[in-house]
Amino acid sequence: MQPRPSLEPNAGADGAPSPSESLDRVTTVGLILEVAAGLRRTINPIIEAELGVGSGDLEALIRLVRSPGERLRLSDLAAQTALTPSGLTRAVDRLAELRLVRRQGCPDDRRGAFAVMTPRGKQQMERVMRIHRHQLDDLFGNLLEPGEEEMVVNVLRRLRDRVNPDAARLSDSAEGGVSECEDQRGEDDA
Amino acid sequence: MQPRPSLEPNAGADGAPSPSESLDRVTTVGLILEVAAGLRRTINPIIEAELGVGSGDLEALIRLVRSPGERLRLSDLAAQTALTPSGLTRAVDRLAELRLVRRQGCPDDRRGAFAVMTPRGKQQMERVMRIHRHQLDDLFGNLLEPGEEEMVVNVLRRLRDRVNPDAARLSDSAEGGVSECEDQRGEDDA
DNA sequence: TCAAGATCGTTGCGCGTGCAACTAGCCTGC
DNA sequence: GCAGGCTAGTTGCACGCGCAACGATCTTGA
Repeated sequence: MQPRPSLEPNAGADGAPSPSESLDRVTTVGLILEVAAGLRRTINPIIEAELGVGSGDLEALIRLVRSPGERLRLSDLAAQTALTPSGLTRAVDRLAELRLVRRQGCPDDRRGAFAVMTPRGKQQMERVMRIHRHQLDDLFGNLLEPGEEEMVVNVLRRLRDRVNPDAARLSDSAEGGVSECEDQRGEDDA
Repeated sequence: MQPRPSLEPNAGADGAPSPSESLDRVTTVGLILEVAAGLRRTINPIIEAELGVGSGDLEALIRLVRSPGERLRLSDLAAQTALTPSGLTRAVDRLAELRLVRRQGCPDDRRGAFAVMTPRGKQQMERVMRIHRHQLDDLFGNLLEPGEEEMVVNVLRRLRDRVNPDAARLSDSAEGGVSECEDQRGEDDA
């Protein structure tokens, strides 16, 4: 039996007895997971009621709406969200069902496909994003001092690049060739 | 059609044209969710292989191991993790199945129950936490400058208190009465 | 030209989760 | 003491998700 199990934060048994390190990474990670779950649960009901989709699908829509031409390759979309390819396929299925996005085949690479916002999708998103922003303003309120959010985002971005290198790769070359692609189905139901 | 849909970050159409606010909360939230998902996917396989549980269950175990007496009321445990009561019930079921924790009835409140680390659980956790820490050190590396982690944790904690007020309530009174409770089953299989 | 390997997206499967409904036990006021 | 309301935890149900396997397509090298 060890005199003190190295389970406590400041065990100091794993190498680096940093001076100002009064908190450990385990706690940090736990906090991130906890905040993410809380955010998800907070956001979900409102978006669900307004748009009929969950927060994961909303994330995909946001990335889509912010992309040039309001469209993105499915793999790129997967890399830029918290979704794996398989999860994304289902998400696009749901969004297409709701006529918010549409699949677009790409003749350049007949394996690949784009997800494109429909007019209806753009219109809905404009409405929902206002609500979403308002909700986040309420939630964050004046919780962050000026500059804090920048710093946190800065750190989070670096962290994201670590746990999801694909996203970094993408943001570098996201504005590549916007090649011409044909619609797989011409229905817009505007 | 509006001249410019208010979907872009700096639309400035929703009230507050803050000076230094070059990034918006929508992005921040998206980043948090993305990082959380990435962390989860990064951590999961290792812990799964080592302990046979997912990262959610690991979070519960961590909270448990750090609690006085290595035990916690189920509701408190739920509030302190990214789990709802129903999710926690299943989690404890799994952990009890693996003989890592044990349910303990509380005579003070016969509705309630504690989750208690078993000796085997403590032993396993000591081993796994070393691996976990090592993994996080690899992952974070020297990604954060001194003081940044403190700052981020500080912000995250405030955010957590917003999206999950129960956690805040708990950490204030977590060290309440450690009343005597009886084991529901005496098996330890040490 | 053609075969071998890599990449993109989809699907079968199992699992973990949240929500809502439920039971059991506590607590207040009459 | 008892009725009503509240809280702790559990369960049915449905769903979203990741993983692994798969078919289709592109790419590379012989």
